[in-house]
Parts: sequence; structure tokens; C-alpha cells
Amino acid sequence: MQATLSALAEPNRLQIVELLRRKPRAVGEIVEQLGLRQPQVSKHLRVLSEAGLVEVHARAQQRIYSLRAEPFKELDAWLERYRRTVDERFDRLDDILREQKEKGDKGHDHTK
Amino acid sequence: MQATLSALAEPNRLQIVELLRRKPRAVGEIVEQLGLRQPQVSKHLRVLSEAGLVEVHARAQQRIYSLRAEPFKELDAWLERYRRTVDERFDRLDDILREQKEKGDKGHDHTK
DNA sequence: CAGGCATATGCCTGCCGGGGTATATAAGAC
DNA sequence: GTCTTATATACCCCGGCAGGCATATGCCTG
Repeated sequence: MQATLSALAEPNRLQIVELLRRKPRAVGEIVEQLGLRQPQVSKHLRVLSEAGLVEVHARAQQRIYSLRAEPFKELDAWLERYRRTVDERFDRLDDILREQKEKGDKGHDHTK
Repeated sequence: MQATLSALAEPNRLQIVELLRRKPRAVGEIVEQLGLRQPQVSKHLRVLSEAGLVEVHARAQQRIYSLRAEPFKELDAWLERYRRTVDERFDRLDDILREQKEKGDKGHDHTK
């Protein structure tokens, strides 16, 4: 999760992933599409690979990179927890503020 | 999106968000829970705030931070595109590889 | 008003990560 | 074998970002 997020946090890496979403591609193709230098792309792909976001298949001298599904599923599962709670939290915020207000107004029970 | 991802990429920031998922909290509470120093927490909260991930409500000298829903919804929408394509891509990978193979076997049309 | 909390900010430092260039490696084609 | 293509790696450099500490700000209490 952490790994997934930091891998995606880098702009160029995110673009590479977006490219790969449409279809698997060779390194050279990515270089061409994004206008980055080949070594940089290879490095980014390495990071993505170590994060488990992509996998490689050799075709002659080319390396075809494609997305792996798992990290996205994990991300999805992680988000699910927020989908279920974020909205109601906003309602609860009022309560929280009200609670704190009461604490503050009556005696302040800051006994840690 | 980019902003959201980079904000979440930092481990401590992710933890803060996880904490806030359960309920809104004051800075001091976060400091206590995570064992970080107060200035660091304030700085992280600033980043999260600028990324639109959190919002603040003042309660006396305290600042109650809570999650905002939008970024999570955007993230969700972004992921949606992957949910729909990632899986089938794996099937298509075979085709892609097969295509490339044929190109390689017959003449190689590498005209750029 | 003084004094004490709760939080934000400024400044410094160290480091990790991304870019650049050159080069290694590996697999064709001939 | 040599030469070319495709990709990875090594090395250096530099900017940004997170941590640490001191201090400013703001609010509340008496």
C-alpha cells in the first residue's frame, strides 16, 4: 500500500502507469510517448516493478511492460474503508465539536 | 490526483490520514497517538491541507482536523478506470505478444 | 495584565530521489 | 565473428523534503 502510493506519487511514473493502462508497451515506446530519456524510463519501470505494479515479458531484445492487477485491487480495498466512513464522519464532526464544546463550557476534564 | 497521491505517499502522513479516518482529531491527539513531534505533525497537516485532504475547525486553541471526502472520491473515480481495464489487459497481453512475434518472424516492419 | 496551553512557523541540516551522461549487457541481423 | 538495436546500470550532481529545535502566535484563565 505504502509502496504502491509512493510509486504512483512520482508524476512521470504515474504517466507511465496511465500509458500502460491502455495496453502493454515496450520501453522504447514509452520513451517515445512521454518524451523522457530511456535511462529515466528504465529506472521508473524498475521502481514500479519493485512495487509490484508492473511485470515484464521479454520479446527478443524488447521488454514488454504491463500492469499487474493486485496493487490496484489492494488500493481499491483500502479505499473501500474510506468510502464507508468518510461521509458519515462529517456528520459526526458536529457531534465531536459539540462534545468538546461542552467539555470546555462545563469543567474542563483534561485529565489526559 | 497527483497532489493527493504525493500527499499520501509519505508514511507518517498516511498514518495521520488513517487516524483521521476513524474520527476527527486535534493536533495534540495525533502527536500523542503517533509519537511524532508536534511541529512535524503540524507540517504534515499543512501538506495534507494544501492537498485538500483535510480541513480544520478551530475549537478554542485547538485545531480539529478531519478528512475531506472529495479527494477520496476522485481517487475512487480514477481507480474505476483501472477496475474496468486492468483485468482484460492480461488477456490482451497474449495477443500483443503474439502480434510482436509475428512481426519478428515475418519481415520486421520497424519503419520507425 | 501575566502566565500557560495548543498550534504554527522559521531556520538549519542531512539525505533520498530524480535527472544527466556514459557505458554495460543482451539479443538480433548479416 | 562484427555491427546495430533495445534496455539496464553505474556514477555524479543537485534540489527538495522530512526531521529537529527554537520561537512566534493565538486563545484562555485568573
